[in-house]
Amino acid sequence: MPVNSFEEYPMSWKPDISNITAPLYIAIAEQLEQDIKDGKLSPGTKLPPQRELADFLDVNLSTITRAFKLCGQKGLIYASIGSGTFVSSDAATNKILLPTSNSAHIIEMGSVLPENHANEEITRYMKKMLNDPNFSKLFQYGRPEGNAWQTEAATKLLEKIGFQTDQPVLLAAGGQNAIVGTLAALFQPGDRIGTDPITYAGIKTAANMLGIQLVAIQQRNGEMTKEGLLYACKNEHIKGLYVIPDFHNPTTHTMSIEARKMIAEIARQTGLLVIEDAIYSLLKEQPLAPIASYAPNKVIYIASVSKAISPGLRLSFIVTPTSLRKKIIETLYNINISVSPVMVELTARLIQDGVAQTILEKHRLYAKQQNALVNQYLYGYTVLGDEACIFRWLILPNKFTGVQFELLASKAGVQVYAAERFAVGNAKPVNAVRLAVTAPENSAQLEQALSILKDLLESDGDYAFVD
Amino acid sequence: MPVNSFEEYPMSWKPDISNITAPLYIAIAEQLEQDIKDGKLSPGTKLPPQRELADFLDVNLSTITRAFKLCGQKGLIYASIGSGTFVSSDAATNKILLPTSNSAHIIEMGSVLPENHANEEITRYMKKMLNDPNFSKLFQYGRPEGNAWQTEAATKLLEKIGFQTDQPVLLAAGGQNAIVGTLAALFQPGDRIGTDPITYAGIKTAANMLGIQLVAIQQRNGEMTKEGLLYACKNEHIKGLYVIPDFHNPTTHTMSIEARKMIAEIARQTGLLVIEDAIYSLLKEQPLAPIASYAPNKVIYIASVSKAISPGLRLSFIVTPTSLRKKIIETLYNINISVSPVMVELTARLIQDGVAQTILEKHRLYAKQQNALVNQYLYGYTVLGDEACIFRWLILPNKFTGVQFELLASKAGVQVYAAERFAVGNAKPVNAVRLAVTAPENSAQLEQALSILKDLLESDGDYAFVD
DNA sequence: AAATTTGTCTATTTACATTTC
DNA sequence: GGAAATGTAAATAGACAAATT
Repeated sequence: MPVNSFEEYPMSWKPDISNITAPLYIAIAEQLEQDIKDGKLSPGTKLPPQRELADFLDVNLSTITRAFKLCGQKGLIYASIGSGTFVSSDAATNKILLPTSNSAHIIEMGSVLPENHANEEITRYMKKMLNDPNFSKLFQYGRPEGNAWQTEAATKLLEKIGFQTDQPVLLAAGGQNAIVGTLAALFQPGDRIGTDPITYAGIKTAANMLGIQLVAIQQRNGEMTKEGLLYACKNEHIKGLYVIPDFHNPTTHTMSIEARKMIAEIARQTGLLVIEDAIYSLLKEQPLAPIASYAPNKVIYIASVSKAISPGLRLSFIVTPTSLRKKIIETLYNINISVSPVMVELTARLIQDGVAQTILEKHRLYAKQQNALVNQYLYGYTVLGDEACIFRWLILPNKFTGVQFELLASKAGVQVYAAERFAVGNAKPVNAVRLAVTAPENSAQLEQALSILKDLLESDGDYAFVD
Repeated sequence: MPVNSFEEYPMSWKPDISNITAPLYIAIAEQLEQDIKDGKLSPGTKLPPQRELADFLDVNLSTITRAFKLCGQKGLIYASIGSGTFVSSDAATNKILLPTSNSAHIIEMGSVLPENHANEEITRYMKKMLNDPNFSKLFQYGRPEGNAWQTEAATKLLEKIGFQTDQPVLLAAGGQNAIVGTLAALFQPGDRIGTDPITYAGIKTAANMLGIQLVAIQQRNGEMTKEGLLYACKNEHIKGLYVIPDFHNPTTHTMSIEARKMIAEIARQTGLLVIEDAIYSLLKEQPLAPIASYAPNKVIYIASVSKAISPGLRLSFIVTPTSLRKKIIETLYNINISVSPVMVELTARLIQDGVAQTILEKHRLYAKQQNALVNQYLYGYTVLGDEACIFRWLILPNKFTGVQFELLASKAGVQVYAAERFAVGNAKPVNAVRLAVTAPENSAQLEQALSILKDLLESDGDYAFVD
């Protein structure tokens, strides 16, 4: 390595460590973090090679490696051998995806909220349940395993998605809670997990919190390829995989049966642990068999009732391989102590008495109606997504990036979420935004929002670059 | 360092790394972990100094340091400079502290469960609430901040404990959930947090899960000393402190006002972040001002309704310094998305309408009754704890260790928890067990349990050593 | 009070594996 | 296909600071 070779190098980043107090590697990491957050280094920027930086700063190569590792664990940068290190594509986008409370005058199509009307059904049912003389017992502590009758109800629900299992389910407080619990139970800081290049933002924040790194797996036709997956196993040393088989969030893609079998096979062969997030599977009328059914010893299957029945129940079901069950129970206990027994019982009864099914059908019908409006207003544009899916994926004309369009829409009074929010790794995501079609309060509001979006799409896009 | 000095050393642990595949430091850590779990190394054992081990195995000193660090993060060993490294005193005790579901024939005095009767009051109140025409809205998503009216109710409750704050509270799904959220938000793997030498087991499992190390702070008269705390700040580099000011779990100690002020002062001076777990504070009729009131910018205050009102509500309130609020909200959102809005609203109404107060008084009355029975049956023994405290701390005669007594009691049909379950660090804890006085189903069952315990205490203790 | 013991931390050396060109 | 580029990881060296004796 020639001395001072950096002089011939177009150094994209030149940190200044002339006056620092902290240890070198921390000071370098902090400066890198600051420069990314300040926007001095924009998403996708290739950083100088570690050796060049070391040379430039006159420190040891490993000192840079260590500094980069810190930033990597925070999800700020992604590295790949041979190519270099890059600033993450989502380094700048903010993290919370719930409707902001002060957004009174903006129509919500960002957060995926199921419609509100079916909740009246649940209220009616709850009243009935309160007359049970044993109801008060539900205000004691529960357990992550629930009781036999509740577990049976959960199993019934899973059968509706075409998933037959003899494993008793575990309970968590919603899908995200189940994901965090599973990740915390099975992985260590520094471990790597494969995901789609565009995926549910919650897995990103969860991994980030636990120091787990996400690795984007190569795709073809919207799903992971065998080569890509094997490559990541062998070369990126991924220990786990996170997938959404049905109505993938945010791209709406439903995974083919071949891909499901392929992932199951690789999991069995390599020992990869698969987290199968069946968050939207219940919305499908004819769902394909889940990956878990092909590799029950390697797949942690998570089904949430939030999108299919009601978010207020704060409940999800986890089917785990027997060997991992104890560890996951301990971790869930550690995070939650228990799920609200009232909600568990309520949900179990809704299922056992068929009310859940009724609600589900209501949801599907409503989704179809709203999607018809979307198709009507955005006719001519590429808006991916099945009529039963409660969000859609709008591919933007080239004149907009997702972030630009999100900003424009927000100023025009509609909240949508840009592809960048869902991006893993350093690849620039497609120009797209996600539309939550059941989030507006009613059809009239949805139509108003769609009309605004359509106008934006048809504008010349010049003001995409105005502040 | 003399070569082969280990020959003069009574090596307490001689690992065998003759045929290993993994990296050295991992292999050493794994062997240490296995030997501790297999009981080959018992709690309190002093391990050979790192240099001796390195010499013995003919590896570099740092390789041992790294191996020990792995085990330290798992809570298996504790080290202190100058003295050496020791096997943790709780390395063998199991982790889950909920009643085991298959324990039909054993009287529960292990887990601290509040009495069940007040829950009927809550059920009645819930019925009333269900008639509200807006009830269905509670089945949508909530936010970690709740709404203004709910926050106001929480603030009212806190005022009852003598804590006036103008900070709006945050919501978490119970005390443990709040602790995990706070730890995950504010600390990194490898960070250290000070605790009492005997403390709530949940902080141990939470820290363990997040790779955070606990450091026992020196005590005098059952509370932390200023010297001990300053020492740990300076020499153990603790970044946080976990304390239970009222009815400390499991010792029942209530912290003096001087100690509260002292901790607040040190927090202000050194930047230490204090997690104040006010889990039992509501049970006190005249609680002292919390530490948070003396150092609002340094204390994260957690109040749970589980013990004071009902565990089934799965709700806790967090008061945070303004500067940490955003980070904690993000982390709570990441773990829970939201707390059940139904439970938040129910709790808020219970408080606003004074029902919470009624329930609280019922709980206190019941605790007094049960404690009177404890005093009567165990007259002559040292059973620490106020009449309003729902657990007691039984100091055992020297013939029993806590673990021995727990085992004996369990065989005799009573579940109690040994001091070892609560121990932090490598010091051998006092001979004591915790008795959950409101956990048995009724007074008759409590009397039966107390009678059994009394017989055991009066036995010669010889069979303490029988399997 | 000084020397020794002991754990901790950062930076360095060295080897390695993969990707790019 | 081979050389160069590039990131990763383990083991080592050395300095440091606190506690013990």
